[in-house]
Amino acid sequence: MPRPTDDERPGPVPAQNGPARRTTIYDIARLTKLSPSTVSRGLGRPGRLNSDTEKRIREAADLLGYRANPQARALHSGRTGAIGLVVPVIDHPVFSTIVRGVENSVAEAGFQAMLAETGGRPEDEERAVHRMTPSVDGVVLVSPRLDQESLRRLAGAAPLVLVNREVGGVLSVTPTIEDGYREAVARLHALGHDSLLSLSVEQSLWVGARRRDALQQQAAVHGMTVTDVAAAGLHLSDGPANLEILRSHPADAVFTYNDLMAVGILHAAHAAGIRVPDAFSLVGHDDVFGADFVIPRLSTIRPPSSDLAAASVARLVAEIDDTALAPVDLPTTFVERDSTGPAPR
Amino acid sequence: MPRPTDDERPGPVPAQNGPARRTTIYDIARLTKLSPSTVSRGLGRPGRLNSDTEKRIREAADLLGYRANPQARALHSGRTGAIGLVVPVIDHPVFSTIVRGVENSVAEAGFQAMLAETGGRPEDEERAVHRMTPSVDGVVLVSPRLDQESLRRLAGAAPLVLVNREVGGVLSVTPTIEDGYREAVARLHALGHDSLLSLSVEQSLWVGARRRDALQQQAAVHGMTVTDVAAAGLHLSDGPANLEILRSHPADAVFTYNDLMAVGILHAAHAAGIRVPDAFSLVGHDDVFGADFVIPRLSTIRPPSSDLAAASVARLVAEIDDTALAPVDLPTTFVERDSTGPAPR
DNA sequence: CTGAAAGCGCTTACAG
DNA sequence: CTGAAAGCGCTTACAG
Repeated sequence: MPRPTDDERPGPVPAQNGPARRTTIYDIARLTKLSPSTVSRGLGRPGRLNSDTEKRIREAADLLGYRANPQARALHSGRTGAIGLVVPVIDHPVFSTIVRGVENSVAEAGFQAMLAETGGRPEDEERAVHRMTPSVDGVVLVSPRLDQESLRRLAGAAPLVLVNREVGGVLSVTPTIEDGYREAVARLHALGHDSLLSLSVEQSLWVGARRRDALQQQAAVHGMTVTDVAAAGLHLSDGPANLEILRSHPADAVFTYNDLMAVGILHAAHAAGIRVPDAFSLVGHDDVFGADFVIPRLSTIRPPSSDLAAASVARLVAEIDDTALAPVDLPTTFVERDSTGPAPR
Repeated sequence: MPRPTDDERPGPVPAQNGPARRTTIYDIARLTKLSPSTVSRGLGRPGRLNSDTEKRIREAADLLGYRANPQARALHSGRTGAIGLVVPVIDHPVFSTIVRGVENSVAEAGFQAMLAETGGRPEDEERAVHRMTPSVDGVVLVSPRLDQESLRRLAGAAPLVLVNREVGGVLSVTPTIEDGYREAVARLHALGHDSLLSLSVEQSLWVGARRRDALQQQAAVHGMTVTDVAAAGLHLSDGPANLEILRSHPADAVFTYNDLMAVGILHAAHAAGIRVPDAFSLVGHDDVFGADFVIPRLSTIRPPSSDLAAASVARLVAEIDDTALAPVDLPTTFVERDSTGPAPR
């Protein structure tokens, strides 16, 4: 009986004028001749109502195209149903993969994903988290550089999970960095390599220090030497300068902090007539989109970005719901392509 | 006088137990001995209160670390303060740039950005928009393939702006595709090229058809011929198959639907010992991250992604606020790198 | 200029 | 099993 019987009232369906008021539980109540409370129960967890009543309510809701108002629900429950993600740069390939993974996991967990970019500027990171906090139930934060004290303060103000970095007193999720280096170093050892060069970044970068340590450690296993040198820069355009550094620190194989530097080196080497991997092998990090565009295709260490994102969301949701969660292993892997080969000579 | 005078009540600041209830206007009202209504006014648009009172309120708010509850505000105003963005794939470089641009503009306009990925699956696109609608004031939708009827239906249910596609009855923002082709074709003409090949995609793709038309049109200006052939595929891995097609349709220069195809062709050509641009010039589309990783660096047509994103948000906000908006020009441009050169022979 | 009241749409004790 | 009432935090007519 989709049509209400009392004809003098036009019913809730045809919005008389104005911008089409959304249907509410009161509209359903009027149509089903039940109370709003009952409608609310019928629409919430099932099995609390006479199954007939429940069915009537559902049908009316469908008929009127009802969708609950999340704001009203949030006002009562204190839950917004949204999870925030704050990253330094959205369209950097490393982060965009994390954004995607977080969005997917967030949606799967039944939340909406809120997104903010900070440019990696500490003030903007704090501001972004603060702006977001009232609208979300928790936030996933990628912040390579914000100082620990501020991070702890942010974590105190809302459920928060830090990605790719460990800070005392803050929930975080990080990959097991050693795995990729173990595979890479073992492979290079098998190819006859002996001396390694690490083109490193500022030690304030948590992942930077971890990667350097992991390389040192794995090299030691095979009795290989590793020289640690500060890179000229982290970008594609630093290729020539980084190549210069390599030339004054000869080694069988070079590990860069990221793929962009590696691609830059490849370009500079190409321009200088230096052949890779004949002159030296080169291993990047990140397995960025485009890492296989270069010739030779870049060998690299791949972080488990999707799993990392999923684990971060799982951790955050567990924190929000106050439930337990088994830790997961998030290994990095070595992707062997064409920029690595037998040791020179 | 930051400390309340009546000592028997501990005041709102030290949360007694439980998870630290957030401060509300009632806490500020108690502290300032004003009514909640007055506090609300003091915190809203300024100048409606005695400036002394207003100051007292602001100070108390700062002291208590007050932040308005957006859900409560939304419940009253019907405005959520959020704008949604729905894209096929978040970490595809073309879309991630749009995601970034939209987030930036949305934040600048004082809104929060909500994000959803659909995989380009029509059902998921409809679902994502529907899921999002109650939580946002409007949505920016990137949907190359959803049928027009569904799109119109979605646009009827909430303020919506479609990006990179035109559908009757739906607000949309698109770049002026001709510009990039005009520049590219003129340049190739100057380089002595005569015959062009367009490696095209299914005509159901709105942009696909527009790009092909633009190329035809610009070629006609210079009296150049353009052959239109269906591509074997749109991905990097389709390189060998696409190269085969090129070989059976010789031309001076080739235009691909996107950069990925072009990079694939470059790889296949390299493997086959065919030199680009000596054998043929190659022009991609999108200026994707990594387009300059390849050797030769890829010449391509660059869409104005950030401006496009900004214009979409501006259009949507104008729609939400029901204000006027001057149209903007969003030209594509030709990025000349090393995959284009003098015509062969 | 400020306050008391009502209402936005929902949920959940509290009754019956 | 169902309903009447109160409340989540805010805003805005309506009074004074």
